[in-house]
Amino acid sequence: MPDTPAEDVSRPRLDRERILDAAEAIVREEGVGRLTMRRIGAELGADPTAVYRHFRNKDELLIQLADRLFGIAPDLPPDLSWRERFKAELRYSMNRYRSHPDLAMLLAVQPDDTPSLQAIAEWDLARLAEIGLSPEDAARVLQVIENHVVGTGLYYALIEHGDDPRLRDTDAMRRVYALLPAGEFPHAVVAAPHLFPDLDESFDFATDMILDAIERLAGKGDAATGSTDEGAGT
Amino acid sequence: MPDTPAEDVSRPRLDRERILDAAEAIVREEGVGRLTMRRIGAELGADPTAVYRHFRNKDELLIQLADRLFGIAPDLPPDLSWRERFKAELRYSMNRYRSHPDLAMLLAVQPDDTPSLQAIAEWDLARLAEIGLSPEDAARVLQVIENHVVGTGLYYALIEHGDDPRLRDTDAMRRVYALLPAGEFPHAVVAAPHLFPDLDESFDFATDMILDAIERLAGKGDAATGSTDEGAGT
DNA sequence: ACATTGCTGTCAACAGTGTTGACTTCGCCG
DNA sequence: CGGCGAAGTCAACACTGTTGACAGCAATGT
Repeated sequence: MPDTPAEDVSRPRLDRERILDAAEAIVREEGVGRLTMRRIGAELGADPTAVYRHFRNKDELLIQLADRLFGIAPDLPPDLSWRERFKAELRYSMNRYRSHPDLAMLLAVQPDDTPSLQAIAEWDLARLAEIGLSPEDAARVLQVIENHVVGTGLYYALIEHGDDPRLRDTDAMRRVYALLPAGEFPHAVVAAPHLFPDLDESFDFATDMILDAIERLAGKGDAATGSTDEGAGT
Repeated sequence: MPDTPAEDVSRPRLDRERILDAAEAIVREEGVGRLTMRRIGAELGADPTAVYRHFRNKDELLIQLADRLFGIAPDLPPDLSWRERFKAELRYSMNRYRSHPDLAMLLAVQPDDTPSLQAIAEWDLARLAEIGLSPEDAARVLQVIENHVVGTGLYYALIEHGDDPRLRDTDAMRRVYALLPAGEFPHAVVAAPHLFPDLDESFDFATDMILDAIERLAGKGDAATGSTDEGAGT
């Protein structure tokens, strides 16, 4: 054996990046619930505890992984209006939290904001300043937007990533409410057929409310008639 | 020993209710993270596995516990305006999710809505019908409200229940943003002193946006001037 | 009144998890 | 070539939820 064993070049050395690659692959294929240290070791063909030479503990690894997944920016068509651009960006952000709720929770708990989160804040603040909001108002609105995006994303993730398939059967859910005792739940029974609307539309609906308020804050009074594209979209 | 052993009356028998009492006590005093089957057993002075005679598994126990904690209704002063009442109710609901995030997540994942959740939906739908919203609109708005309340509650819980105390040091967080490279993060640096506003105010701010939109939907055009009690305190 | 039957509690154990310490091996640098 | 530190391996610990076999109590049927 002169140089390298050459039996398998796929195992050159362990590395933060290689470990994160493996972890990302596992998350993508099997979900965060399956991401254990032993599983990472198996994916790398190495001993599970070898990972501890590169990451202090699992949390540190997960935070790095989250920052990597949250750092990807969407490329939007350039000819969008201010409102459409903002809306698309918020929806994209929400979907990031939606598809990786466990990682999102870790990012939320982490005190030092990671670079990807700081970049998102800067982008949003720039858009808000663009239409004339003061730094004070922009900061207030930013927190509302963050609540909206992160909160809704987490909530949707819980609904959709639950083990029980009945969670996604909205017809069955509506039926449950339709069959409630009409004496005790009169309004729920009547509204039953319209409950559990499409989640994407619901998110956009709420986003429009926020954008309306922002435009009113910015002094553009012509938004008082309501959102312009109500009910459009996928 | 004629009747009962009388050596210790504190251990009459195990019971779903007694177990839930113990679990609730543990959650209140030590948090959900400390709620293990063995800990419950110790609290009851019984073998941990005895719990499995009354609950199929830990999830079932937690869901029952969640429904109990979420079933408590707030008693509000009766002389509140429609808007104030709704606002107070939403804030109370949000704080429930905020103080018991782990239980809230379990409720969200559970397909069959529990009685407490159904009661909340009925209450909200009644308030929306009260001001003239159609069942369709009420159902749409209800989903938005649910996103707002549950999402924000979960998000706030993550921020506040994190282990690291720096999470609650908003001054430090602001300082981090103030010290970012001004070339790359111009707006973030300028807005830094105003970032991370009070979370309760932020929630109310967003609630006002939604209530404005609701009143506009209900045809009461006089809400176009904005919310009436903006910035009112705790 | 007795016997049976089923529910309740106990014990030991299993399959997982993250993590640590000791040991070995590799690679680089003097 | 020697040595020294980083990297990988192995066994083990503490902890989790959960299960199956056993023992005792209570109520029930005859």
